[in-house]
Parts: sequence; structure tokens; C-alpha cells
Amino acid sequence: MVTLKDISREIGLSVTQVSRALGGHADVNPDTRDRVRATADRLGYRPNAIARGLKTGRSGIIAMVVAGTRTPESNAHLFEIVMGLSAEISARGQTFVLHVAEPGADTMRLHAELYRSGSIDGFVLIGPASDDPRIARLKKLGAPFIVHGRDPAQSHAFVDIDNMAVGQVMADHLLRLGHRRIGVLNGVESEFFAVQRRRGVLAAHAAHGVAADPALMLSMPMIAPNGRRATLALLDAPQPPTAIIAGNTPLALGVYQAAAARGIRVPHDLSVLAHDDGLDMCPPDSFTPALGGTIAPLTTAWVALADHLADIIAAKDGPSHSRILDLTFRKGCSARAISVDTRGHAVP
Amino acid sequence: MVTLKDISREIGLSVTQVSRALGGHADVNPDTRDRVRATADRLGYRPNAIARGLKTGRSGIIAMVVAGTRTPESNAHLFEIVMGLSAEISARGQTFVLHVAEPGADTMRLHAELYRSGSIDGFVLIGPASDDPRIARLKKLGAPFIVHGRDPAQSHAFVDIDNMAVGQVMADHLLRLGHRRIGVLNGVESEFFAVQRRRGVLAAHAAHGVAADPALMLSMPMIAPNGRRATLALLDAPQPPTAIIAGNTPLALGVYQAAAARGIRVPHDLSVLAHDDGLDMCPPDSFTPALGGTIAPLTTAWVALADHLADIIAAKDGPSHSRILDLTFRKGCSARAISVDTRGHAVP
DNA sequence: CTGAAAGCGCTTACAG
DNA sequence: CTGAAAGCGCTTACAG
Repeated sequence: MVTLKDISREIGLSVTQVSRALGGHADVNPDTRDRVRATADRLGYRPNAIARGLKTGRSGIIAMVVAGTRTPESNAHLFEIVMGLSAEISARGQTFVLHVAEPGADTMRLHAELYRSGSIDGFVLIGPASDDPRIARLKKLGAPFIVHGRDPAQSHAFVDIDNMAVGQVMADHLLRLGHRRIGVLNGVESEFFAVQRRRGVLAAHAAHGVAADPALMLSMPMIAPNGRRATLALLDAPQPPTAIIAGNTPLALGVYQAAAARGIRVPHDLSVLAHDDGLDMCPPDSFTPALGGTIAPLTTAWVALADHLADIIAAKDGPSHSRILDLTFRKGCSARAISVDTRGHAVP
Repeated sequence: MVTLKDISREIGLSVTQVSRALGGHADVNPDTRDRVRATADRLGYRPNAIARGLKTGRSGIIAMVVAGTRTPESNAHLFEIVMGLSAEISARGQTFVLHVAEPGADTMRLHAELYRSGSIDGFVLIGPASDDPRIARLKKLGAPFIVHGRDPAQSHAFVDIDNMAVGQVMADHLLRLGHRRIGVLNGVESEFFAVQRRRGVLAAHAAHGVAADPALMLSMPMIAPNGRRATLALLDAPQPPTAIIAGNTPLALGVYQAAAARGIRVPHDLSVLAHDDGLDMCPPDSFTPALGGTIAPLTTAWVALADHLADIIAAKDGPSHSRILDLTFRKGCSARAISVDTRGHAVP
């Protein structure tokens, strides 16, 4: 390995001066600087990250701990998160550590041990639970961290989208089109984002002076078969909805499948909107008719996570280290205006 | 952060002795040892990985560099490899770094820079090409590394399966059952494993004194639609095969689909075998009839990779740092014995 | 503009 | 069985 000492010896300057020249400090003769840099390049010098880390107290390492599972189940979302985050962190010259814990391991403890070993500058947490113990632990440790998503029960830095707006925007769009019975296929409501979306839907109803029917609001893991099953149940009920809001595009796929199975046309007989995070396997424009709804590409989250975490590590203070990502709405061709009678039933 | 100095001060021993006590060296008074350890636990001491790394020249970090893609395509295989490897490396107290390169980045150079920065003990390479430049570069650097798979053009440590045996075993099984026209849906033959499998199939034919028909041996990316398309082509040809060997289970799924589309029964009219790596989305027993073929669970590869790489880093010498993983055969219910006439056509 | 010195936290010969 | 000292490679006050 080439060290500062090697360069120092090679051109007869002190290690101090070589370090400063390479560091780009102002108080170095420009000629010296260029000479040092040229020599460093020629020798293939790279600063020793470990030595630098020991001196500066920063390793440049960001870690993410994920719980391991014994059964290899392909979690496409987790994969994209890992790849996206790694790419973003690698691109800024930092190092991304993925620590897959053994099944049943105590991830709180793991975070603490990793941090105490002094080699981790900060953590990224994903999928926070309510009252997530990992968050409490990291706060107690004083470790820099940022959460993708939010734990409403604790105050912490996060990057998230406005999930209440997700529900509100889609419901509002449908209510404006005249729909009065709107089905909602929501995520599992033990998760905060799903709770917020439901609140958004209810708020939109309230704003329009429309009573929301709780029987139309269902909660489930967001995969296509569940969307299909739930939609069939809604359609077969005595008072079916005229529109459905799906929590993600796979759920919407299930909605389309169920409609097809019942000979119900989208959007003529049933309007459909869905939230799209840009990562799910079914992109909205692969739907026929093209699926409308809210859009918040998860890929923008990596940049925000890396940025804010860097600020937190550098202990920069600002108004907040959290960030709510933008939300856009895409009309698509999957929702249409209808007329309804006083009971909310469609009038041809 | 709690350091040796803190413990030293706390119990009035030298830092030297504290270090030795915690390191479990023999020449420390057992009482002292216990006292030091108790204090370390009480204070929540964790050795500083960076300081230790600087001293020992080992960081405990294993890195994997993967090429980034701009389009987030879910690569379930890569995901399992990353998760499996990370879990295995994390479990042994080492650190797994995933470096996702920017699209178009020079991964050779990246490996070199990471290694020269002194913070990486070794690398895991996956998906080696023929004459892979990354391998040449790492060899030139003298960096410890191990390859999952093989580059036959260079000598290096690797963990792989015997792909020639994969082809040989399945072809031999079918030949013994009386098949004389065996279709092969192989992977892309620019990859070494696919070349080896073809060789194995040919070797089995030679051993049985049967001429292999090159027209029956097809090469393609191993996904179900390709398997379906290739099988339809084989079945619709003037002299269709009586058996098909598929490179993986998705290809076999395509074979089953094509057979169903043509009203051809498995195994009555068509025998099918496939190689199963235990990770593909279609497990053999989810097939009807249950799919037979060779099995080599990829999950055993992580342990081997981590083991051998650790040996290489420790510069232990042994007969070889490479490993060929076990292969088993599972009969399933997808292949049956047939009688054939002299031209290789099935006789009822 | 340049250099000698200290120190980050650890490990490990070396001397007692 | 124990301790003082050196050193891993770097950065950074401090003094010239």
C-alpha cells in the first residue's frame, strides 16, 4: 500500500505538507501542490480510510440492518431500497453496509453494537413500526440515523411522503367526478401510512359533505390476489361502489381482474385510482385503460435519505432534518364522471 | 465512546493489560481477566473497529461491487445472493459492503480504488464473464477475492457447482430411460456454466453411443416465456424430442405450458427434467407432475464463499481455496421410460 | 509556505 | 503476571 510517507520520501517533503497538499489546503505552494498530486497519482496513492477514520472519528460508513428470514422470499421492494440506497451512498464516496441479521436476532442490540464499535457513522431505518424500539435505542445511543417512513409515536428525522394527501387527493378527485360510494383497498392499518391514507379519504369525504361508508373501506396486505378478492366482495355486495381506490398498483391489478371476471368495464362501470410508488412490478401505463392516481417515485427517496443523513452526521443544524417528498397526480383513463341518485347509485 | 483507557482508569490497570485480558491471552491472571471483562461489560465497551483495523491491517470488511442499472428491474437472484451473503458474513462478525456502481462505471477501477483505500479485506465477485477483467485486476492488485462461478480463462479461487455433471446426470438419466431424442433448453452459451452443461449432455450421449442432434439443443436466457417458445418450436418440428432438459425451473415451467398448449402430457408423451438451484420462483414440487432433475441449493454457496474467502484473507495455505458444491438428483414424476424405434421415435 | 509533534484507540514485541 | 513504549497512517494545531 502506498502511504503519505512514501510520497514524502519520494519528493523530499514532510508528511505534513504532503497531507495538506493532497487535502487541497490553501496554505501550500501551488507548485508543491501540483508536484505532490502528480507523484500521488503516479504511485497510485489512495488515502487509507481506516487511518483517516481513526483520526477524524468518521468512517464514512452508513449501515442498514435488516431482519433476516429463513425462507428466501423475494421482496422486490426491499431489493430496490437496498440497491437504490447503496448506489446513492456509493456515489458520494461513502460506504454502504448491509447487515442482514440472523432470524430472531435482536436488531436493537445489533444497532447498538455496530455503533459502539465506532465504525458506523449513521444508520438508515426502513419500515418503522409504531413505537419502534430501534428508534428509541438509536436516540438513546445518540447515533445519527434517518428513517424511511415515520413513527408518529416518536420524534426523529425521516423521509416520507404525505400519506394523508395520498388518500385525500384520490378521494377528492373521485368525489368531484360525482362518485358517492368509493371503495378503498388500503394497506394493513397497523402501519402508519395506511392509517394516514384512510384519514385522507375521510377528510375528503367530509370536505364534500359526503358520508363515507365504512363497509367499503378494506385493509389488507397489498398484493394482487387480495385486491382481486376484496373487489369481488365489494362488487357482489348489495350496494357496490362506483369507484375504488387501491393502495398500490398490484392491488389495482386485482381490481381490474375482478372487474373483468364480473364483466364490469373500467372506467365505464367502475372508476379506479391507485397510488404508484414507481417500483411495483405493474407500472400504471401497462394497465388498460391506463391507471390514474397519485405518484411518488420511491427512487427520489434515496437522494433525500443520503442528503439528510449526511447533514445529521455533520451535525449541521437547520429547521429540520426531515423531508416530505413531492406527490403528483396522474389522471390516466381509469376514472370517469358519473351522475348518481340520492342514495349514491349510478344513474346512466 | 468507551475505550480501553476508560476501563484502565476505572480499575487501575494498564491499557496493555486490559487489552490482553479482553483478548483472552493466556498470560493474564484469571482474576484480573474476569474483573476486566466485568468492567468492560458494565461500561458497554466495544473495541473500536477502526483502531483495531489500523493496527492489524484488517478491517473485517468484505465488499461486493455490482453494476448499477438505471432501470430498476427486479433481479430476484441477485437479491438472494446479496441477502444470503450479507447474512453469512454478518453472522461471523464481519462487515458486508454492497457497492452499487453508477451505470457505466468502471467496476475494475472501483475494485482497485476500494482495495487501495485499505478498508476492504476482500471481495466477492459474482457472474464472472470469460476473461473477466475484474479478476485480472484483482489478481494484479494482490487483493483477496473469491468468485461465485468460474472464469475458465483464468486461475482463481471460486465456489461453483459441477455444471458438466448437471448436463451429464440429467442426460444419462433420460438415455437410460430409453430416450434417444432429447431436447436441451440451455442458458446463453457465452456463459461458462452453459457451455459446461452442454458438454455434459454430449458426454452422456457419447457414453451411451447415441448421436446427439444439435437441432434439439437450444440456448436462451432462462425465463419461462423463452422455455415455452422454444418448446413449441421443438414440438412442432418434424422430429420432436421425447424428452427435454431445462436449464432451470422457470424454463421448465415454459416447457409444461407449451406441452399443455399442444395437448401433450408430461411425462406420458414428454419427459422433462430441470436443474434446480433452490432459489427460482418455481420450486420443483409446485409442478404437476412433480419436476425431476439435478439440485444444487445456492444457499449452501454463501457459507462456502465466506469460509474460503476468510482462509484466503488469512493467507492460510491449503490444497485449494476453491470448492465444488454437491449435486443431488431428484427423480420427481416428470420422466418415464419409453421404447423407441431405430430412428429414435417413441414406440407406444 | 513548511515541518516537528501529538494523538485518534488499539495491539504487540520487549523488558521486567 | 504486569507495564512502558512503539507504531499502524493519517490530520491538525502549533511554531517557525
